[in-house]
Amino acid sequence: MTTQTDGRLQRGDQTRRAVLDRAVDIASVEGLDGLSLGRLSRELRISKSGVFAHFGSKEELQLAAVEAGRKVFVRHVVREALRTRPGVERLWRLCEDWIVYSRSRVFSGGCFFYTVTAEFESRPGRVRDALVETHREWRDLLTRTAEDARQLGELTSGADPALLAFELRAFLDTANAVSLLEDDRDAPYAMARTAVTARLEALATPEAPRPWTSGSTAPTA
Amino acid sequence: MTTQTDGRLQRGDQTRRAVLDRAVDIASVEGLDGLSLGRLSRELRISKSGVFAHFGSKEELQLAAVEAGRKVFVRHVVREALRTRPGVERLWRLCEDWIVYSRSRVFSGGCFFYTVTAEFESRPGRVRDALVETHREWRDLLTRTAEDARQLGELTSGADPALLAFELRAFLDTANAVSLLEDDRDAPYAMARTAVTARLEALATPEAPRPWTSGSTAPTA
DNA sequence: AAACTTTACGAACGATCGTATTATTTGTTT
DNA sequence: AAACAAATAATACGATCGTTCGTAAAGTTT
Repeated sequence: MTTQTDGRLQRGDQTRRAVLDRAVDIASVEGLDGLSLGRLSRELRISKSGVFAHFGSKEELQLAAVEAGRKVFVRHVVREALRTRPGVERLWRLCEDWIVYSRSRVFSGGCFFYTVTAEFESRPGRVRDALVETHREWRDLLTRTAEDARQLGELTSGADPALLAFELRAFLDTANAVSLLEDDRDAPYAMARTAVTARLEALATPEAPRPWTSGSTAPTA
Repeated sequence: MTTQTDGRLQRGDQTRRAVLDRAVDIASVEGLDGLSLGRLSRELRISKSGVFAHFGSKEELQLAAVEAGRKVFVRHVVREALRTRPGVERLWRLCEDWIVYSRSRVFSGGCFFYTVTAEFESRPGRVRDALVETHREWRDLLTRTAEDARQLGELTSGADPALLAFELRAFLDTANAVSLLEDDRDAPYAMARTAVTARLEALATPEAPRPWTSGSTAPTA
């Protein structure tokens, strides 16, 4: 119609974005229940009701935070990997980018989804449903990429894509958890990297590309 | 000394135990912050101040819950394994018992420590410190057992005990998380079992005992 | 039985939670 | 300038939180 940019909506989007930015970071430390409208409004110097009005309920805020976290995750972990050739290379790239994403503390509490998924795993509700869906996407991406790799002849025909995806996820998630818990930003990620590449190397065919042998060490965050 | 059993202390211990029993189970679902004295007192039909008096503060209740959870964990996962011969057999037994412990839902939210460790990983304080210590014990137990196995000649000399412990923990924790999230009590644990035995098989020397071959499922060719 | 200890209760406190209502500011449309 | 729309603020509500205090009940010691 008429308005190219409605300054009101524009302002609204901006604060909404600011709220969610802060919300996901808090939630990565304190969880989505630890999030409180009061704290959020205090830190952002916005009225509590102002924050509230943007979402209508705390649950909606939590759902919006999950979606916001998802976007950050895609930007840091998935995006570049999808530009990489399918198969082992992409699989390795996903793991590598995940490690950088966790290690560089994109969220101050480490992987946002690790924290909030552990929080809502056993609690029915819409937030859990949203997290289940996000988790399913991530799992399927890893599994399909492993399937691609096998079909391309880069993984031995005996390799089980679902199992490999499970193992890789396990290494990544555990590196995140151990790093935070032991306050060590090196060893856990190094172990995860070693475990990941060993697993890929063990299943790779002779013809498969081996991106993990290219440099000495991968770029640090 | 006179009193063999002071009825007052005895009664106190009993309710304290009842409180902690309920507390760890709630915390395995809702976290240690989700725990509330009000809810606890309501469910146990004890006055809120009565519950409170046993611990003196919420933080002390949380610390007591961690200790209570530790005892349950030892009873279900560590105890029998320590009666098993050191080395690969014990290592496998630890994993096996961990899987049963998680899968049988000793805590209704799955592994108590998975939930509450994810909750406090990034939050300084005494609760976190206690969880770090518990985690360190578990990590060291796995690592030392792997070292034993290597020294006994049951694992190849190239095997890295710390790395193996990391990988095993990763499989177990992830099985717990995925099982709760996907509401599947079979597949994730089956995957973890496969991954664990494959890892042990890959590192085992020809002379090593292979307790995982005694049952129904055989290692993949 | 009196003195004392320990457990448990009941009521209340101040703080904070999420939420609802009503008003004000800011920007757009006519 | 008037009418309108959207974002933000001010205020208050009921519920729940962790905690404190004073007291009653149960059990032990003297």
